[in-house]
Amino acid sequence: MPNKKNKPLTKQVAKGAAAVDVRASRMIASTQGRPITSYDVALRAGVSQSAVSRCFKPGASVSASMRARVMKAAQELEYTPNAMARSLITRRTNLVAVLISNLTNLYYPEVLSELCNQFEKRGLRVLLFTLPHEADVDQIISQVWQYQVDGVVAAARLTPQQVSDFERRRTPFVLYNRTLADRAVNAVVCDQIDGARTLVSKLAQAGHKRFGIISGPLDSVVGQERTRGARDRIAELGLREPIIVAGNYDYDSGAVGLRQIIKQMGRVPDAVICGNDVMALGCVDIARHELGLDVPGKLSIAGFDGVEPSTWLSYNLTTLRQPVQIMAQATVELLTGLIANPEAEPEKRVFSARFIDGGTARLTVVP
Amino acid sequence: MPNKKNKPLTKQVAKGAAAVDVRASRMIASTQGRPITSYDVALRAGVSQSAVSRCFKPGASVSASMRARVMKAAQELEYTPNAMARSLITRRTNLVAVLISNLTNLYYPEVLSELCNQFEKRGLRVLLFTLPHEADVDQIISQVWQYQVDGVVAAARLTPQQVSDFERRRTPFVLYNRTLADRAVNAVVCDQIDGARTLVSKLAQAGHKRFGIISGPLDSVVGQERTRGARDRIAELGLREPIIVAGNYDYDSGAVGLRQIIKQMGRVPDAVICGNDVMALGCVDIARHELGLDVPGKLSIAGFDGVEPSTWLSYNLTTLRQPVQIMAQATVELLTGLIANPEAEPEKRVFSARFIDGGTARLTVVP
DNA sequence: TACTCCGTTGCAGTCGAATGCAAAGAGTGT
DNA sequence: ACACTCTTTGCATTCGACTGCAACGGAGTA
Repeated sequence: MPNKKNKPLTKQVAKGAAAVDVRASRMIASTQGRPITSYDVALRAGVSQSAVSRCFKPGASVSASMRARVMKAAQELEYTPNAMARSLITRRTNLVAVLISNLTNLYYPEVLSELCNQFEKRGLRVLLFTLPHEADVDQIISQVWQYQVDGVVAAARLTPQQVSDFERRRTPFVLYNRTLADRAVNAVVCDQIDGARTLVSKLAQAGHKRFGIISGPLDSVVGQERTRGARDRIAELGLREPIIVAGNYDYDSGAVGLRQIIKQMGRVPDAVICGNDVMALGCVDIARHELGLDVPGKLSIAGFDGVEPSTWLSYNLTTLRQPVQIMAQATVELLTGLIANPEAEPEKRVFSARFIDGGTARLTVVP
Repeated sequence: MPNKKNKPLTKQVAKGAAAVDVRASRMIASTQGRPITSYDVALRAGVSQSAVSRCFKPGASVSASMRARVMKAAQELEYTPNAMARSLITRRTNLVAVLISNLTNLYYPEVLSELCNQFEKRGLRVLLFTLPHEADVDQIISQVWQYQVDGVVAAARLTPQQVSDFERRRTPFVLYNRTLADRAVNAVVCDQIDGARTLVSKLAQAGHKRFGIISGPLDSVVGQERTRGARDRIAELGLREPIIVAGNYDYDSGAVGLRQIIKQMGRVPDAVICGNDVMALGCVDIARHELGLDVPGKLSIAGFDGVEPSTWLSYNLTTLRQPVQIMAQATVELLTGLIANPEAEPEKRVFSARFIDGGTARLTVVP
């Protein structure tokens, strides 16, 4: 009784055998709810299911006539291969997970957009995971495993533990804009420290002596590096130690931060370096519109990232622009490379930020 | 010879039978590359595969002792259920596709972020599709089918044809911020026409007579509605017909648009209504910084959306803020409802934009 | 005609989890 | 002790596409 039912399908149909076959009876009800499968197409084209499968696989051995018949049937039935079934056996899902901490941050949408475009070009789909905070990876990491993604891009803080998990499960992953100390991982980063040092050098050269720094949140690696780079360079130049206050990467942090710095310093600093552009913009606005300070005449302000609003006429922010597009492209290349060859040695690609000489920082010595 | 090999697994193991079984030999090499399956867990826990499966299904009939043993084994092996295999048979992927036209538009990242959070709360994962242009849906729609998503949120222009496809394939979908004429579809929208009319009324009441409109791109339904609402209301009030120029939703369009309007009108208009905030900000900036116009003293400018930068001190834009969070929530509710009950009648949820009385439009009569 | 050789094609089994069914077990009441 | 629930468990099959293998058939050669 429990005999194999779904195999000699083609033959039966070719012979016009009575439809004892379950699938044959389905065929009759084909338009009725149930999705179209490769069997349905095979039935209609009078070929085997494997033939249909091969027609949808580039580079498979199929004759022109067969391909034509199958494609015709497929179109008539509006057949679409089932990616789940396919990936079950091929062990490739063509899915990549993108972990992003904070989509409301202006910078990340640009990154995400670029990543998406690049991945789509290479036939990969993006499974998006947004994290309330950088450190919430654990909450969603199990979902990543469940969907058997081919690779992961993490623009969020990963613990060494989590990195180990990726490695143990042999899931290719690339860190975006962050690395791990004492550990070789695949990463695409922008040299924050170097950028911050350059910035300080230029400001110091123009005669700025008292610095304030509004840093990013403590759990942001990027923010910490920017702060460290600036602080170290300030120390190297023998300048007074900067006042450092913590911000949250948002507009208000810039405003609040500036007030704090002025209060702690007991006067207006010569220059304020902000952990990202949005805080810098908040800083510029509060300085100009509430404190009535001339920026850059009386106070220089600089940011990091080079997000679009920083280029707007009202701001024309002095900042260090990250080459988002190039970095996204590198990320995608790195990840697709890893997917093709998981044994590849970890690689770190470091890009430089480009200094944008905007209008919020004085870079020449006042006479 | 071709006998079923993988069934009497548990028994064999319980009896300690020699490992002729393929899966048993696998077990030996379990840590070696191949991912852990429910069979591996079953083997280790000394139960059947079905038992493991049931332990991971909430509400299934499993004894406490069995659950404990299975969970222990699962943890030791770091087992994660394979979502592909699961959805193959359950016909539920827990994936929703989100189609978004333009992530670089400031407004959409906010939407996407909210949608993601809401979906994640309900156990659904987001498969993200970004479209270079609103109308590029056809390019990626087949991918949506392949992945058998449970539902779709479309924040992009769909042709009636595409809507029919969704219906025919019985894929629940919700349009975000757009509808289709003469057709009942599930949609969450903000009443653009009403908002635009209100805006014109307020401006007219303050004595503005000559209007300019910088509209959104032609393929944007939202943009068209905003323009139409404004134009109609202007006509109703018996005011001179506005000069309408087309923009592209970006900052430059605002700048270019204002110049065009001034040129066509032969003078500076009393008020310019922009199809979105970013264009309005561009408009404000060019007016103030290049044309030296007093905004709102000499020229009133208003936008739509209420994106974050419009609230910044340098702008404090007069705009119609969309309740993004609420709309996203409604979208997710609507979609999850549809997934649970696909036969539900199409529903349209309309929200009102909130007028933000900012500082770029004069709303009182000049004496 | 017989005999390769190679490009096509179909067969049967596979991926990993879910589930209807029936059997086994635990618990209750008489 | 027995019959009777009700729960727990395993078996066998299923979802839909992929693929190694073998078989088939036509072209080409001797």
